[in-house]
This record gives sequence, structure tokens and C-alpha cells, in this order.
Amino acid sequence: MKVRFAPSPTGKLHVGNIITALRNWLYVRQAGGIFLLRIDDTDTARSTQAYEDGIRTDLTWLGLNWDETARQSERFSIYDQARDKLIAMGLLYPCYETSEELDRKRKIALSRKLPPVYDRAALALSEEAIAAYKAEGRSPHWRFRLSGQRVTWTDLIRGEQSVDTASMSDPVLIRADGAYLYTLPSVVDDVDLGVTHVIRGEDHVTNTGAQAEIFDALTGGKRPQFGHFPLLVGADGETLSKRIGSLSVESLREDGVAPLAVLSLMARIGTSDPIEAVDSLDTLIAGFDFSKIGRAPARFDPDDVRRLDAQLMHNAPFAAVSDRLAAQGIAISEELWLAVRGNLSRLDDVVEWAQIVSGPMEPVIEDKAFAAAAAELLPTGTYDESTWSMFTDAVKAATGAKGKALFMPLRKALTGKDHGPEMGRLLPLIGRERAYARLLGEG
RNA sequence: GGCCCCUUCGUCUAUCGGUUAGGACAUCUGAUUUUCAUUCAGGAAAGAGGGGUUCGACUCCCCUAGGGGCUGCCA
Repeated sequence: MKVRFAPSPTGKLHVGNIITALRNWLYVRQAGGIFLLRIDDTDTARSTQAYEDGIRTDLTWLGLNWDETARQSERFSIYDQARDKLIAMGLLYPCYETSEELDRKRKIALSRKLPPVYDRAALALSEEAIAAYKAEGRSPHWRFRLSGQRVTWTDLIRGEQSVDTASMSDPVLIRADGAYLYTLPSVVDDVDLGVTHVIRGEDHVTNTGAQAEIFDALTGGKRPQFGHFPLLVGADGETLSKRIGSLSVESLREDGVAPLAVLSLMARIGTSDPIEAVDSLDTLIAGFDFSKIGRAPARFDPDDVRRLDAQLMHNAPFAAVSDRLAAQGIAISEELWLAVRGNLSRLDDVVEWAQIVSGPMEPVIEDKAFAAAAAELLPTGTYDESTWSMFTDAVKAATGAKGKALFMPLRKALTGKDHGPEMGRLLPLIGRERAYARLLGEG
């Protein structure tokens, strides 16, 4: 079996793309098939190498590796063959209307409350009329002739599906300038490259009707299996806003978010599995099942990515984050990471704690005498996690302070903050020398 | 306008005619952490509305409302 992820290199990969890539990837990794990365760059005017490179970088960062890759711009001769075949079969016919004329026809149909379906006027054109258009300098665009029948298939996610091709316009496969539109290359490649399962968003459901007929025409009736999952909507339940919908993988990465935080959410959103941070892609692969995917649009809230990222960080071993820290230009010790990870809500919060530990910082001292007395009671020798309780016991004995009145002033003096990781772990990192200075009010 | 899909706690969902309508996240309360975060325990919280069918409807049918998709010489 083989699935494909087929982005157009006309922009950056965003959350909507990830969910498509991920669901294809999880399915094929579970089933043990081939994941094809196909770059749909037939629109040479809008496609760029930079975007294509970006897509590969993003997928690699996410950990979604591919087994094969193809580029549509290198395959035009195959599309030419398919074109010729369809013309010979009488299924691809030339049309001479301009965009403006088609637009006008659509508006007239709509104003009469009729469906704006192409009227196939081009099929009735006389030789003379065609000659006249040619003399005028018009070159044709080409439409695929739909059967007008109801096309049915068993959708991997939606079950029995059907679309009535009589209610659709014959799709344009080739533009007047000769460029292939999405539909033909997509079908031809799926056939030629042996794609067995087409898994995509439900914005393609209607398309599937036309594509199924093109598959039938080209292969004599062999189609891949189709699966259409619901699209995401915004947190307000309405259409995914442009800003959120275009939340790019790149921006997530630059923000220091863990790939697994993104993947955990995208794999489970809209499914019956709980949305939780998972520690490996294998967990997501094992749990993937089309039957768990709902049929209603799921709400996407970018805050959920943050939440999962924080959840992941709280238990992350140093080795798991060292690459990300390096990518952010953050250099810290493993001891510091282990001490503060449970208090982080985003990765770069660690910088603040590194600064607090190493200084300089601003001690907060409300009672100078108390702090100065405490400074003299700092244990000598090697500091470890037990040092803090030795220290506080000594301060308690000497000053009589206890409870919050004992701990809070010390915490504020040593860290400048009234909250944070356990002092038992922070104190050894701060060390006696800095701790002494801080208790005397010197950062 | 037309065609297709959808609607259960705030959110993602389970339920496939008979359940105290279950779980997860979020939220609230308590415990732990002498702080905060974490962790643990507990609580509150739902069938869009209206008609049918049925002994019985969240579940099946119809209508309404709301949401999504498509209706491109975009993908």
C-alpha cells in the first residue's frame, strides 16, 4: 500500500497541512506501506524552491519521514500521454469561453436560482465557430466530460458516499495557456506512482466524484480508496481564521515548541482518543484508527499546543530537550534543567531561571536584619539537596521564624521571586558564595 | 440559490432503542509541595428546538435553527 502527501510549494506548511500529512503518515506506518512525498508544483509561476525546501525541513523536524518523493514539474510528459488518451476517448474537449464569459454565465444562472453548472456549449460548437475563435487568437482550455451519473465509493472515514456528477461542471483539466490544473496530474500520478489510499480533508469530497471518473477512464475502473476527514474550525466554532489557519510549522519551531506537542494534538483532535501529550510517535501510530475520527469539524485552539508542550517539558529528560535548547541558543546544565523543568510553561522560560541562578539578579529583601542573620548561617562545605533543610533549620533555631515567614523571605532574597522550583534543588546551583551575597542584598 | 456532511458537559468525544448518559482536557474543592508549578483525591458540568415512529428515543424518520464543505482556466 502507498499513501501520499502532496503539498504545493506555494507557501509554508501550516496546521491544516500537518493534519493531512500526519494522518497519512500514521496510517501507512501502522499498516507498513510507503509514504510518498509528492510536490505538486504544476503551477510553475507560484511554486518556489524555497517553499519546497521549507516543506522538507518542516516534515523532517516533525519526524514525518518519507520513503519516496516526486516532483510534478518533472512529469509533464506523463500528463501529456494521459491528456492524449482522454482526448482519444472523447472525454476531454476544448472550450473557448473566456473567464469573463464563464463568470457571466455563472452569475446569470445564480440570479435565476439555477445551479451554476457549465452548459457544455463548447460541445455544440461548429467547425466554423472554432475556426473563428482560432482566427481570433483564442486557444482552448480543456474540460473533462463527466458522465452525469452518481458516483459512489466507500469512504474510509465517512462510509458510503456518493456525489451526483450531473450537478457539477465538467472540470477544467488544462488551462488555455497549456498549464495542467491540479486534478489531472494528481490522478495521473496516483495511478502511475501506485497510490492505494488517498487520505485528505473533506474539502475534496465533491472533487472525488470527478476524480473517480478520471481514474475510471485512465485505468479501466481501478480507483484508490478514499478517506476524507473533517476540516478544523477556529476556537469560536466558526471558520478557521486566516491567522490561526496559517499558523506555520516554522513559527512553531522557532517558538521552541516540541514537535511531539504539535503532533499529539494534530493526531487526536477530532478523535475519540483523549488529547494528551504522548512521548513518541510510536504511541500515535499504535492508536491510529479511522473509526476514531469523527465527522463534525473539530475546533483548533493554538493554546492547546502550548498546554501539551508544557506537559511534555515537565517530565522531559535533559537529552530530550538539548537539541531544542541549542536551536534556541540556550546553554544550560542538566542540573538546572532538572531543577526547573516542572515550573516551565514554555521552553525559553528556562532562560529566566538560568539568569536567576547564575545572576546577576535583584534580591528582594524586606527584613535586612533577618536576611543578614541568615547569611551567616549558610552551611559551609559541599552543597547538595539536603543543604537547604540544614540551612532553614539553622535559621529557624536562630531567629524563631517558621512557616511562610521563614521560607518566603529566603526565597525572595535568593531568587528575587515569590514562586519557583523547590529551593532544595536551586540552592546547590546558586552556591554559597552567591547565596551569601544575595542575603546581604547584593545581586 | 443548489448539492453533500454535521449538531451529546466550556472543549474533544463514548453510547450503535432500555445506561445513575462514560472518559479526557479545562474548571472548582481538598491533600502534598512550608511558595508557584507538578502530582494525587474528590466535585460541578451535556443530548440545538419542534414534531413523529415505538411499551420505551441521545440513538430511527421529518421539519426548523445553527455550523462545515463544494458549487474556479485555485489546491
